[in-house]
Amino acid sequence: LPRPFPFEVRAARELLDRRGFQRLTIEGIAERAGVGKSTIYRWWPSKAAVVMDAVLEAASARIPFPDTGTARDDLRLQIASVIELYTKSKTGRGIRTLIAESQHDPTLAESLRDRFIASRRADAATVFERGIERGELRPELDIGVAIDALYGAVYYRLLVSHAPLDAAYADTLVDQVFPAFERRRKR
Amino acid sequence: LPRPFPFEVRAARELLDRRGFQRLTIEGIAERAGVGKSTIYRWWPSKAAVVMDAVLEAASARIPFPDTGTARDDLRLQIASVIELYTKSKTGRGIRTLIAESQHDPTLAESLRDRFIASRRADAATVFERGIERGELRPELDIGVAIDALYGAVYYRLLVSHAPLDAAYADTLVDQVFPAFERRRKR
Amino acid sequence: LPRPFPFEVRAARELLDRRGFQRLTIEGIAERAGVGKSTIYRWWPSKAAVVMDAVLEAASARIPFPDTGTARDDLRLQIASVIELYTKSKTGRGIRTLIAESQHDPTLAESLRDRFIASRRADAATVFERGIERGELRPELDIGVAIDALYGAVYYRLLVSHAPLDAAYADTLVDQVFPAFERRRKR
Amino acid sequence: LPRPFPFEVRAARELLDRRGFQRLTIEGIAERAGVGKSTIYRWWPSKAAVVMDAVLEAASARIPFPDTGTARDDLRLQIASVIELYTKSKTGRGIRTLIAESQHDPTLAESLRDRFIASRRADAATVFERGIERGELRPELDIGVAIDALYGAVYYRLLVSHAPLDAAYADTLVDQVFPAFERRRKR
DNA sequence: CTATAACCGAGACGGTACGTCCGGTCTTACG
DNA sequence: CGTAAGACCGGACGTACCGTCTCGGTTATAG
Repeated sequence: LPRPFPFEVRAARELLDRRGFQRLTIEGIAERAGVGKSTIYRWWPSKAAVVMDAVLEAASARIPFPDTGTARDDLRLQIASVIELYTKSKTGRGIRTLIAESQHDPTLAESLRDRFIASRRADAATVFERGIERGELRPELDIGVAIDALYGAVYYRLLVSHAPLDAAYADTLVDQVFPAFERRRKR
Repeated sequence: LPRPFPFEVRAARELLDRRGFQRLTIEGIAERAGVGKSTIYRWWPSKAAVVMDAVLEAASARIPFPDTGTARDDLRLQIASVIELYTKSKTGRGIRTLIAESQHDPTLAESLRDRFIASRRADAATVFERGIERGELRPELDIGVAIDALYGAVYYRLLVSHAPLDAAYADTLVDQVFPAFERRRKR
Repeated sequence: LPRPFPFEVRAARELLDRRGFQRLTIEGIAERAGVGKSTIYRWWPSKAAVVMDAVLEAASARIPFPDTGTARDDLRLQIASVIELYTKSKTGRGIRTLIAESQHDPTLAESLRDRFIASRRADAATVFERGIERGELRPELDIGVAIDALYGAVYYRLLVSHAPLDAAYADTLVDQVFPAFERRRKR
Repeated sequence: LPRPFPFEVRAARELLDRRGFQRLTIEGIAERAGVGKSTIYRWWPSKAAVVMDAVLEAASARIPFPDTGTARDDLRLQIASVIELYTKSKTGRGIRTLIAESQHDPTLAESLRDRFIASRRADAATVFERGIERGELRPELDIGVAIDALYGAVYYRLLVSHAPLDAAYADTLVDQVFPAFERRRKR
């Protein structure tokens, strides 16, 4: 339960942007926040937990899921937004850090899923659900798996960087994968 | 360039299995390997680099890409193998650790891509190429993106654990996504 | 000015016996006394001050100065009583603590002199005064210095422990030093 | 076993003089000595142990035991020297600190006895032994107890400060106590 | 019979230092 | 002459308490 006036979170965000996660220290956060170390330990279990609050404050803005008229374009736009956010702002680095740290910290992992992944996936699910309602997408589509395929690809590139993650990729990705979700047209 | 007799790597693997990456220390590796700390610093730039050698030694066994006769089944089998490997052995935890650490360490990231990701993707590409040759898959298929979609989904679940990653998932995933790769049948 | 119901002092004594002065904390006293820390700070200036109240409550029982008939035996008995008290009960450890802490704390030192040392010395002086009245001791005897010599020796052994401080020592000490205080006999 | 170049001891002495024992910290010593904290912990078990080295370096100069011709004057001089040393220099404060800390620290207490008290007592014993040889003092005199009485009185005043400890006190003390040690003259 | 103060418990707070761990560098001595 | 052993400086860790400070909730007195 964070405090009402989280100077600490602001300090963490500033230091995170400036120095990176590895060189971020709890002592540093405390000093910059004008706070005793014990205050931080009282409210957060680890450096990563403070960082989580800091990152999610910025990253939790809802990803838009605009209604362009077709599910394909909705997805293209949504994925392009996500890529833009993760690529152009500091958010991407924050998300990468949280996913990285959560590999060694089950509590953090759970918190990341509950506080971030779940709502991102819910946003994505909305687009698919609308597509099904419209009759564009196969009604028996497993939405979770569809999200895995599209967003998994994005996170894969984000985390492994084997190839560029840019706006064009949103189009290519949707073009390549989307047909699997479409309702078979009568011909 | 690792030394001919990497006691250190063996020690690192044992300690990694026993204590986890966080509680693994260079001092600990040195002690267990019967080696001075400086010997480790001479040959590896970081703890994560030793761990990379330790993990890849086990993880680099080629993922099989058997010829079942159809690309769909080849993929199903290959992905099921990967999931099995990452899920049932200690390899999955090692891969997660390497991906996690590479978020803060560009050298490690590059090394991970070159020494692991690239060959895993090459293995996967083989299956797609064979499918194209057979005329099962669309010849203009962007194989890289196709791999992203399938393997990205697997890594996504591996790293974020929002839903179970098991043998059944290989089937579901391929069933949902594969149709997008198929050559349009004559009608 | 201590409060009428010093739960705190009782708590301090119990914790002091159990853990020793170093590991005694104001937080611990407060908790055990069922009291807020501020209540302790309101009434005592330091941990040592609480301990002083705790120790002196037990240590302030008058040392007996029985009338055996001769000053020499009176002293022997009195010193033996003091040694017994400091050696067999927890009082000795308490006194050692107070003297130790008062080395760095002038207020405590003054308080120790006023509340403890002075009355102990007054008790001792009584014996010497009676000896002078009886004509056993030299009338020009400097009683303060005589007390220094006898009691100083006891405290010296108590604080430095270079040699055992036991009942036999009372006899040896008085035998060795007392003659200097005696009135020159007629010959 | 202290190191050959104890910058730490010098730093401790300077800070001790400047700030006092309570406000002396191991971190402070380390910083002033230009040394890591761990180096101090490697070689000394506690702050008090460093202080012991610092104090004894100055205090271990042999107390003179000049041959004035009579044991009484030898003692007067010796005790006056001790009082002078403990009273006029910083040594007295150091000794008080060591005795204080040794009340809670048996290891320190032992070390203090072995490294300081024992040799001081040996110096004093020399004077008594010479007096016995000369025939001035009773041959059956218990030298240890005699030292207790004289030096105990000095330490008592040093530690409890119930009365001034000055040069005049050396004379008064010896005058009052010495007669007990003297050989009975034939008359 | 209130109301207003004194005092209380609880415990968060900014701090300081603790003693530990380990990083990465450098020196020594052995084989 | 390369290496094991490990001392060294440094820095952060997470903990323990410090002494200060609000905060409500009793008492306990004074109007």
